[in-house]
Amino acid sequence: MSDLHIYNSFNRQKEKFESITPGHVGLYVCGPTVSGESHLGHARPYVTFDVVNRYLQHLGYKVRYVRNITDAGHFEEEGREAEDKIAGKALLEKLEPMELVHKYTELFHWGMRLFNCQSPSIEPTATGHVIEQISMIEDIIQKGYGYEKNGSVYFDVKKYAEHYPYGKLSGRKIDELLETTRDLDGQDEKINKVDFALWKNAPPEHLMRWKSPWGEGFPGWHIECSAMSSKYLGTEFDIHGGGMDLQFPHHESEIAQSTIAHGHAPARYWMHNNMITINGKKMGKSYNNVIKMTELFSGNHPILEQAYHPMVVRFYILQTHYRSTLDFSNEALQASEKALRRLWEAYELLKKTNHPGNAVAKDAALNDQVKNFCNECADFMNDDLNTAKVIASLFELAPIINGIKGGQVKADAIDAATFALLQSTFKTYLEDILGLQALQAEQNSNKMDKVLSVLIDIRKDAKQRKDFATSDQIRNKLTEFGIQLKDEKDGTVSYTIE
RNA sequence: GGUCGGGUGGCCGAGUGGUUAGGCUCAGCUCUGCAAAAGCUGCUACAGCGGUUCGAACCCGCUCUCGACCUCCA
Repeated sequence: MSDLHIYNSFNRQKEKFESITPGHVGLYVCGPTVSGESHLGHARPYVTFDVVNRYLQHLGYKVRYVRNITDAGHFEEEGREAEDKIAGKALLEKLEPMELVHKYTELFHWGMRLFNCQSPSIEPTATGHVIEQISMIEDIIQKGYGYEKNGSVYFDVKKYAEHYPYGKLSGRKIDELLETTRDLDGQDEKINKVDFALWKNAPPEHLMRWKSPWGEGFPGWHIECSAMSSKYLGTEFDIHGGGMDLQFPHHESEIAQSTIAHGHAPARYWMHNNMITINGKKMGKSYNNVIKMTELFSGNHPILEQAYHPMVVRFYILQTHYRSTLDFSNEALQASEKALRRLWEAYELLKKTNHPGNAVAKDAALNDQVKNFCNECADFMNDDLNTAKVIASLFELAPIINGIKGGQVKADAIDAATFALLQSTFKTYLEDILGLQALQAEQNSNKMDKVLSVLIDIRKDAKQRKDFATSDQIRNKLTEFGIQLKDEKDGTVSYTIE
């Protein structure tokens, strides 16, 4: 169906993508834990896999994109203690976990919309699938790989490793893991330190709790993804994605659970995006260096020099390959903003440009060049989604588009078919696949247009009288308000609004 | 400590054994009443040391250095 090759973390190499069911793709991406506000670091996987999703669709696949919401866990909010539950407070004073979950889910969706991420086909919640998780745990116990202790259930990793290649995805060796000396919660209940929880007994102060065959508790940290992905995509689906930091233990555990419950690993291709760093360090909760989406868009953060438009952030993310780290800096974001502006203006220009319709190009070399830059975009996407190179190609084309307008390039230098290809390439890649949008809303409201045309006319008169003081005053004042007038070569005046 | 991945021009960032990544910045030029925008040109790098090779930033080894994972984390 295509020549798409993706880097499969499981085998550590690029592989040709072939879907299990022809024409269809099952894509599962680990979603956010909605116990707090989403930050810039979260933007990366969701933008990355949004492009994966978009590109697969572009290739003609029908994609079922499942991205979960993790809303089960030990939730607290600053100033509101989890112990509320047993403190004898009135109901409305207590922390209601679903209140938090709802708030942060909404905020997450808000961010996704601004980033122009397509909504997944299904967005299942962990709390909505407790039954499925319990039944999967029962299955694992029955097959002899799960054991109960004090109302908690653990997965027997050592036993699993004796029969299956545990650690392959994350490059871990069971023997080394067994030697690790870390003191973790509930360690004494486990047979081996490497075992992970499938179900946890809920202490009295724990807010979220469900009845289970093992008493009141809550699901373990990895089982939700296994239960939900198999429910909606089948026990074996095409692509499983997420951040690199989830490779271990999360994805490794998913593989183990699913292998026991279903007899095979859940996904064929594992894709992992790299981290966003700030001053070279990963942006993450534990490092206390996150920039929340709300702060990013408003500029309200000590290290932010300005607010950044969501599209600028999206573009910034896509200028780097998804498997490379991406370092945050004001300078980098500002460079991206300028770059995106320029590229988008070329695109807008391209949409408005008319081609004389000649079937034969006057400049064969240029014509070939244009065709080449257009066509190689597909190759770059097929090569493990190299969005950075796609963008580079589009930038190669921008001067040609601008040149046609500026007169440096004759419109008939390229033929009609190539011009059409140029137009469709920009539309397809910029909008459909990279999912980019204009930085400003449709600026040309009718009234604004009329007001400006009055000013432009006055200025034109002044210029004709060589009254440059007046003409410059008009232009400079407007510039102050963020409206930039441009005297075009053909004598017309255009404007852009920041 | 173990495992893995990086170190590219002023900055951000692609990449391949041999020809220009791209963006931003900067300088010059063209256009312009002047600007802005645009176009053109220039700045031409691959941590260090060895090795393989006709040829390496790209392959191998060593050194230095940064980071990720090993614990909730996108």
